[in-house]
Amino acid sequence: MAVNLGDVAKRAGVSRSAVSRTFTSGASVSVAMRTKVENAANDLGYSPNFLARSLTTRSTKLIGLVSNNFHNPIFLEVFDQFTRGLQDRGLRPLLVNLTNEKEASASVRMLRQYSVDGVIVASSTLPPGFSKAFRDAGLPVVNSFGRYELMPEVHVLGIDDVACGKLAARELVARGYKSVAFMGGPIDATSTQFRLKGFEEKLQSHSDVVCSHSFAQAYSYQAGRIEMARLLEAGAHAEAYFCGDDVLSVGALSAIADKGLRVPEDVGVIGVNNMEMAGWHNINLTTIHQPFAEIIQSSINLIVGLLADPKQAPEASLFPCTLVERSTLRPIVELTEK
Amino acid sequence: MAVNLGDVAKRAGVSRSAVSRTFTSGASVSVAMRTKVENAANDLGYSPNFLARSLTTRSTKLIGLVSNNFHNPIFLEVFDQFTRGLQDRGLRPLLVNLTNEKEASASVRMLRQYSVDGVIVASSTLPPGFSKAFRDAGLPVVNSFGRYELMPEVHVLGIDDVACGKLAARELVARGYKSVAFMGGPIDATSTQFRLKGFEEKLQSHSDVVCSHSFAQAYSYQAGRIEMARLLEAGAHAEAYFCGDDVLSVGALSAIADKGLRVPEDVGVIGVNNMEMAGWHNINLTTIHQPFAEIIQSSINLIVGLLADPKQAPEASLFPCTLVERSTLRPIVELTEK
DNA sequence: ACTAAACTTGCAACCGGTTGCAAAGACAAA
DNA sequence: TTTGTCTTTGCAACCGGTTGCAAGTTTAGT
Repeated sequence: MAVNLGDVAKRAGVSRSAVSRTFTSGASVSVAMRTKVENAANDLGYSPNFLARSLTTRSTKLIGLVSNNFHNPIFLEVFDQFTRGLQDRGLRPLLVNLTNEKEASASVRMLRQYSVDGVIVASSTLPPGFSKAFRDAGLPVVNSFGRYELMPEVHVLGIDDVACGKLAARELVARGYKSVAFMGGPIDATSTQFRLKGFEEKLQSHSDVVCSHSFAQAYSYQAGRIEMARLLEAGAHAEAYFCGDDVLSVGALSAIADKGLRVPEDVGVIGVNNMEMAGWHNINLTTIHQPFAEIIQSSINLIVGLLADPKQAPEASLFPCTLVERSTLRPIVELTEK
Repeated sequence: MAVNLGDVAKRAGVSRSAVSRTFTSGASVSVAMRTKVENAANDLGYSPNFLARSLTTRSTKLIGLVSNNFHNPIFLEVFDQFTRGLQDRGLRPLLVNLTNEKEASASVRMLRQYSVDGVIVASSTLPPGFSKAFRDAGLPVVNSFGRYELMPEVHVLGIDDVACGKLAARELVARGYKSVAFMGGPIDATSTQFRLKGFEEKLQSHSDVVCSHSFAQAYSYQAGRIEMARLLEAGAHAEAYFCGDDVLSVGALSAIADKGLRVPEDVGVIGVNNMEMAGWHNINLTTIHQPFAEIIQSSINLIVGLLADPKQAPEASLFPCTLVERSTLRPIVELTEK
């Protein structure tokens, strides 16, 4: 079944090198030779073995795509865009599902055994040390949706979580909410702390607004629902909540509805991400758009660059968030008097 | 950086074969030799190159995971379960995104170039010939969520779409709906025709129920929304709709709400899949559960079996669907008189 | 027509492993 | 001690490719 270099060479009556060269771009082959070889190859249905080739070229075009976010719907869009973007550049995503995995070493070894050319860590919840483990193993690595750092140890691309928190605070204030709260994801998540930080910082300049915060167990519908139910049960709830993620927001909305409260009249909710479902009318969530497409495009460009020149010093790139107005926050209050 | 067999052999003062054997399960090595080699390997941080090994063993443990469903949220769960299931068995998913691709040949060649051990085609919308192309190339292949056939050309696992259509019809009838309709996905989708077939067949024994059908452009929220809006606009709409997919249903629900109609009082909706979001209270969709977990587990078991013995004759396995009652269909009407 | 430069091609070594085979060694039985 | 069997080990060939080098062939220049 398997037809290889030698078979083609024999049929074309040329050397194995000649065959190899016709399938290597930029090699020196005459037109006559090329057509002879191509005919033989077509007759036999030959195409070169990428893995054998990689042994000498030291390039597999394999990219480890590592994530643990297999429960947040936004990540389907993420995987879609990553896989297509990589494919468009002739790269192949080797998907690694890190759910329930807290140690990087096994993945590092595995990806090295498969000689991947590079690694994309796409996760907002993996600890920063995770990406570093790949770098330490000598693999080019990009951390997408990772935490911003002044002196990052690996390339990281993501939103400015602090700015995101500030944006949420600004919008809540502009809408006249006087008691607001941050409902974060897991307290140790890469993104949660900074969003809270920005949120609180911005509110410090508004002494008339009281602010509190709490954390859900996970970035999930259920966790958001449970946490919001707890908050409402506890008595005095805030007028508006900044939820650290859209799915969290939807969970919160469900708890609010269960309690018989109206949105946005009784409670306001604003999320983060702008996942596709946030626009579904049954949800219609006011949220902060995270520019996934741009982050992913840049991540791919970056990893492609790293393949050519792995020595580039790690940088952190921040992408701007924008508000998407829908129906879970009341309208901005106009200033009525001079 | 890269440390190989020879390096370890040299440091341990043994032959290269000896090193190879300590890392090959089932090879003959003395305890003394093994410890000597392992020490050297540890010192050097060596682990064998899987790709080089595959050259002689003819097994890469790579499985092509091929899909074009990157826009239906249910597939995030699918990818999660597939990747974890494969990983648990020491296999590695090479993800292939076939969105916008209608030709199999490029993927076939690519997966052969990477010497994948097998292919899982996970899609309900790819034409059956697609999976066959992989088989013809000599690759073990399993088609998950594919169309049932009496004499399948490749192994296929999925639900009984006809039975699924019948189940929907039975439920609608039991609830006393007298005019019902099927709203399918794309007319050429693998699953759409059979669901319609079962739906209509079942209704033939209920002459008091009128039945119609139409097709949305895609399995998507937007397509469902547009199609339902069209139906409502057109005038006389059915009392209840069997939508070929949950996202379609959600789109339909949004159009119904826009029109000011109530669910389930004015219009009933039942979907298929039971995606996670169907359970979100803001949606709370009555739907038909497709047993994804079981299909995926079986698919993985099957492909693992095929790796050991590729000659098995193709079979079609059907999995039963079950109703998940929520709030988009009115309750079953009890028989009031003897 | 002659020479230099440029291009083509095959040889053979190599990439990082595995494995059949035969030699060497260990061990048990006689 | 000798013999036979079983285990361990190294050699060398191989998996399917690539590539530096040198020899052979064109092509261009004069």
